[in-house]
Amino acid sequence: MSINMSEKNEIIKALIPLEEKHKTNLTVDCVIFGYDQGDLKVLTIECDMDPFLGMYSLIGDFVKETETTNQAAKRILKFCTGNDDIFLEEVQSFSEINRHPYGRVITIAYYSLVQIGKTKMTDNAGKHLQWTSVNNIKEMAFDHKQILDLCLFSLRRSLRDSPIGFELLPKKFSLKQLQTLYEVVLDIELDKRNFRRKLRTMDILIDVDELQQEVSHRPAKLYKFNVKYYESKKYNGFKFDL
Amino acid sequence: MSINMSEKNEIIKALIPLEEKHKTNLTVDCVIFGYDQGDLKVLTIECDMDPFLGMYSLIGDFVKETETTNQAAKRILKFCTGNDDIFLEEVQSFSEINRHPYGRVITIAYYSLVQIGKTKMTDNAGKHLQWTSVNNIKEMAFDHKQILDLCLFSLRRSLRDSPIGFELLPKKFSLKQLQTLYEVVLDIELDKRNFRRKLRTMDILIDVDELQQEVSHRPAKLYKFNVKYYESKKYNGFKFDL
DNA sequence: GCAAAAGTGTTTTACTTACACCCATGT
DNA sequence: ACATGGGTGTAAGTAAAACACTTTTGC
Repeated sequence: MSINMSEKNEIIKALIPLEEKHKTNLTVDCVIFGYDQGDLKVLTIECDMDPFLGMYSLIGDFVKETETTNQAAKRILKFCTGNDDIFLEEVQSFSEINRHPYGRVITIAYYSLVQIGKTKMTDNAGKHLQWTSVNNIKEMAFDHKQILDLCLFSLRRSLRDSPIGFELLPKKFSLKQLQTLYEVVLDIELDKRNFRRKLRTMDILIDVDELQQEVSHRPAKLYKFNVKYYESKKYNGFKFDL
Repeated sequence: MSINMSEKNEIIKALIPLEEKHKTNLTVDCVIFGYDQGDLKVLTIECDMDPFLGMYSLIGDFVKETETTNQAAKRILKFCTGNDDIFLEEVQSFSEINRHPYGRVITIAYYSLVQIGKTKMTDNAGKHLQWTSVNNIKEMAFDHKQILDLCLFSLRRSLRDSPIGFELLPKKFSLKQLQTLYEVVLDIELDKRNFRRKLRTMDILIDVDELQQEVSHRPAKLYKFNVKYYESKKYNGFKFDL
C-alpha cells in the first residue's frame, strides 16, 4: 500500500492535537548594516531558492523551540559576523500569506549595526556572504526588499534620537567621519560647525588625544563615544538629538 | 494495543516533515486603548487559565493559516468593539520560552486606539470584557503587564510625533479635551496658551462652528482633525510635533 | 609653497517658555 | 451677581541656521 504526499499530509493533520493546529513556521530575518568609506552596506547572501535563484537575500533562520526570537537573531549574527554583543533591534513581523514559496512562513525582521572592520566573515554552509551597498539594491528575494526598506526607515529614525551611529564606526573616529555617516545614512547635508557645536554641548564624546594616521593632509583628532556618561544622563532628562 | 500520550507525540513528531519541525504557536495580543473623562483605559478580560485565574488579561488569539498578523489583530478588534477601521500598530513580539503555561506560544503585541463611545462592547463567548484604567493595573496574567507597559511607551512616543491623539477622542472635541488627553497620557502639564498656539500654527484643526452642549459654564468651541490636510502636508516636510 | 582637509565664533532667525486678565454661560 | 471654565497676546530666553577664514600636515 502506498499513499501520496497530500494524503500523508491529511493523515498527519488529523493526528496533530488541537492546540497544534494553529502552529506556523516562524523565522527571523536580519538586516545587518555596516558602514564603510561613506557607504551604507547590508550583509546579503545569494538566494538558492527557486523563483528567486541568484537574487540578494537577507540572512534568516527558523526560531527554534528552545530560543527566543532575540536569541535566534543573535545566533544568526554570531554565525555571520563572529561577534556577540551586537546592536540589535526588532522592527516588525511580515506575514503575507504567500510571501514564501515553501508555504506559510511568518518572519520577524531585525536590524543590527556592526563595524565592518570587526567582522570575520564566515563564508559558511556554502553560502557566500557579502557586503552590498544599500543604494545598489533594487530588488531582493521574497519580500526582503520591503524588509530592508522598513529597517532602513527604522534605522534613520533611531539615528536621530539615540546615539547608535557609533555602532557603525570604529571605536575611535574623527568628527568628520561621524558627520559623513549621518549625511550618508540620512541623505542630508550638515553644517560642520553646527554639527560640532551640538556634539560639544551634548558632551558625550571623549577626546582620546590621538590623531588620524596616514592621511596626506592635516590629521583629525580622534574621539570615542562616552557610553557610561550617556547612560547616566539619559535617565536624567537628557535627550540625544541630532 | 494502546499507546500513551508521550508515545503518541513521538510518533507524530516522527511523521511531521522536516520543514514542519520548527513550527510554533503564534498569537497576537491587542492592547486596546480608550480614553474616557480624563482617564486612559485598556480593554481587559478576566483570565480563565490556571495559574492566572481571575487576573486581568489582554485580548488575543491564534494567527490563522489564512490571515496575516494584522488581519488577526483586526479580527480581534472587530470582535471586541464591533468596529473595523481602527487605528492599529504592531509593537513587538514576546517569545520567552515559558511565557505561557500551555507550552511555547510566541505572541505579537499590537496596540490600537478606539473611541470608547463608538464601541459596542460584545460580552461574547462568556468572557467579560471591561475597560480598566491603565493606572489601576498593577499586574496581569502571563507577561501581559510587560506588553501593556511597552505598548503604553510606544503610544506615548507616537502621541508626540504623529497626530494619533484624535483617534481617542470623539470626532468633534474641544481644545481643552485635547490638551487634557495629552496631559493624562503623557503625564505632563501643558500651558494652555502655548498648546493652542502650537495647534493654530500647525493648522491641522477645522473649526466646526459648533459649541459644547449641556455644560454649566461657557461652552467651548468644537474642532475636528483635518486628516486630508495633514496627509497632504506630511509628505512635504511638515512635521507634527507636540 | 601648495593642495587638502581640520578646526574654530558670531550674528540672525525661529522656536519655546513663562505669565494674567477678560469673556460667555448656567444657576 | 457669582461661579466656572473658555479664550486670548506679549516679552524674554533658548536653540537653530547661516556663514568664511586660519591651521596643520604631506607632497
